[in-house]
Amino acid sequence: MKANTATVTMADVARDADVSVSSVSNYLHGRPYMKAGMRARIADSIDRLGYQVNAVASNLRSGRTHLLKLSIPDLRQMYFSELAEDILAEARVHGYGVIVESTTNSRDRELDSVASMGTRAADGLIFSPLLMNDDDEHVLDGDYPLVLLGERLCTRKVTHVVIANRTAAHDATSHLIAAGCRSIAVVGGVRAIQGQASSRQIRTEGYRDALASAGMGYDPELVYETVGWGSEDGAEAVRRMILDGARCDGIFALNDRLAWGVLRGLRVSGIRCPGDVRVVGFDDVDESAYMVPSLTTVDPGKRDIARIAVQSVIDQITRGSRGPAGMLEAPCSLVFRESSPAV
Amino acid sequence: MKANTATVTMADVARDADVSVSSVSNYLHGRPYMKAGMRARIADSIDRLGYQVNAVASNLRSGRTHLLKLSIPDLRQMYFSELAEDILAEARVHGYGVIVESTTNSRDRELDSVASMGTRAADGLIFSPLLMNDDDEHVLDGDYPLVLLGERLCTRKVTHVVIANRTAAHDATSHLIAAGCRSIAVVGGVRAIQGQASSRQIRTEGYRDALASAGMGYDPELVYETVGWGSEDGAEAVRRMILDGARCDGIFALNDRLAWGVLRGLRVSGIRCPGDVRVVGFDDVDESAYMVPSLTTVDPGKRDIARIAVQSVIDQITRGSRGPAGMLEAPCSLVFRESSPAV
DNA sequence: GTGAAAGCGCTAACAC
DNA sequence: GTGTTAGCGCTTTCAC
Repeated sequence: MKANTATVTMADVARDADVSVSSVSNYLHGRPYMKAGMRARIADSIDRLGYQVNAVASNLRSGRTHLLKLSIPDLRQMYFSELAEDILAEARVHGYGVIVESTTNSRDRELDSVASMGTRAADGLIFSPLLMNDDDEHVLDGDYPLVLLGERLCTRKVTHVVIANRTAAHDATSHLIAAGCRSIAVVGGVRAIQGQASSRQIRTEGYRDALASAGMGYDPELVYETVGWGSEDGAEAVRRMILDGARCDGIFALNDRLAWGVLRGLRVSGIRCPGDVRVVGFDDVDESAYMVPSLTTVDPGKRDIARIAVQSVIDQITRGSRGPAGMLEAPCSLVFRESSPAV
Repeated sequence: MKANTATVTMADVARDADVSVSSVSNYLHGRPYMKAGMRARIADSIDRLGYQVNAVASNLRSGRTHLLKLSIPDLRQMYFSELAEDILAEARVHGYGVIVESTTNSRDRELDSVASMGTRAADGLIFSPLLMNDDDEHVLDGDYPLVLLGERLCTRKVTHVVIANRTAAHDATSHLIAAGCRSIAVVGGVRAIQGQASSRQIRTEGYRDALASAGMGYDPELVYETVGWGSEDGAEAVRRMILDGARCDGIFALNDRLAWGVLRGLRVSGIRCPGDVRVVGFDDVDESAYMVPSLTTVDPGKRDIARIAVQSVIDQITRGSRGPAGMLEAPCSLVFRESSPAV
């Protein structure tokens, strides 16, 4: 049951069980044809010697490490830590471990993270770029399995997993409209269409789409750009709103943390939610369910993203090539809570 | 600059540069004695061929993977994701990557996580146990580098990194007392002393110490046990408090999420904070700075924990043995904010 | 200063 | 069914 001194190798087990190393290997890989007696002897030796396969040696020979690399901007942001958790779980189901790398808002780290895939320490990469430009796209060249998260890089050469940002933003806005909101602000939106696609931008587009399809005019004044994505930015936006004397009866915050700040800002100013103003967020982070009022928000289906992304890298690994690049879209859905109940 | 077709090995580089593989290896390891001409030829070949060392082969030969394993209960809890982020950063400084494993509240996963260290896929383990018993302690036997986080397992045989839970809880409580609180509740505390040490328990002890040193009586009625550690548990505790007709003027919540819930519960009931009741949390999670009121809380020094833990595993790795087990304590400090300003 | 060569522990043909 | 054997790509003595 134990005896783990230093390094017990397969050869030791073979010797102990009086069989060949390949039989031990066969045993470990659960290969069929093998007499029960031998199987038992091997099992016994392994147990007695406390043998465990040396993953590194196995990796070298087989060319697989059974490790994935996950490269994300920042674990401190709940969206990413929740996503990471789901990816770890999904990878685990497939027998993969995950090397997590946080690029903490540094383009260089993002580049590093990608470049180091050449060392073959991981079998594949799931990468959520935040700062890389389309100009940096060439660093993604290579043949290792790769899945990109989000719309930041729009290479058509690599498999992407995106969420239905536009549709989701459209739906969130339409919900506010259906609930009777006549003047809807977007917190965290962008006024000018920029070159680089970003979720901020796509969500803003979805918002405009919804206004348009409802025959409502688009008022740039109602787009509150924010520096960051934190709750302080959301609260700040509300302060500006009030200073501007802007009156709105619905607020769509482009992520939950912004929405938390919005909720706070409203409360501080004595504006009731959902009474005076309805609020909808985006991300469905765990804590949003416990705000007061609890937050109506877009559930971006992190579980689905995780499932799709992991499935895709693993497919590429098994297939031995990146294969046809695809744009895989994870479905979103609105989660209705107190800040804007379903109509 | 590129040309990365399939697998360029060191032998290819050696051939191309017309030198031996050992020279290439020497070059890569920046070893001194080497004529400039050769150095240049090698550099050129590497560049031209787009060579990158195969980490796996190098691992096998050298016996080091330059990977650490971090095993924590749950990335969704901000305390852990923030800690993980700090550990990733610290490991990175030392040239280590990190395999993150979330044991998601499963004793079996904790055991798995530890057991799999035998495969040598990682050079060392930083492990934050939550559910393992002292009875399971033997699974930690082995010679691989190991650091335990928290006081869950009290083995004296392994290096632990703990935070000054007792002192910090004492200080937090003393602060409330100094601020004039006469009746201080603990949310998330434990009434009965249990066998297993836990941070809940140690923090409760620190609270009692503080009461005692201030000559204040301990009232078990003021200890609000909670099922979980979430904000809903904190809010629930406040509801109970009100139903019980308990009156207190200070609340020490044993973690920030509980404190968020407390803040919410108070507000919902129209109790002002810090006016009627002061509140202090524990963990100094990022978002706590943005609550309304912003939360006074104990900063457990996650950075320090990360630094100490990583430093310790790496020492063990270099030393080649676990060496003398120690109890390393990271310092805590109170962060004063609106929910209970400094006196 | 540089090169030859012996493995690290395992996998997977291939032979029997 | 089971055993033999040739590497996987690199590191590292040890000669020269």
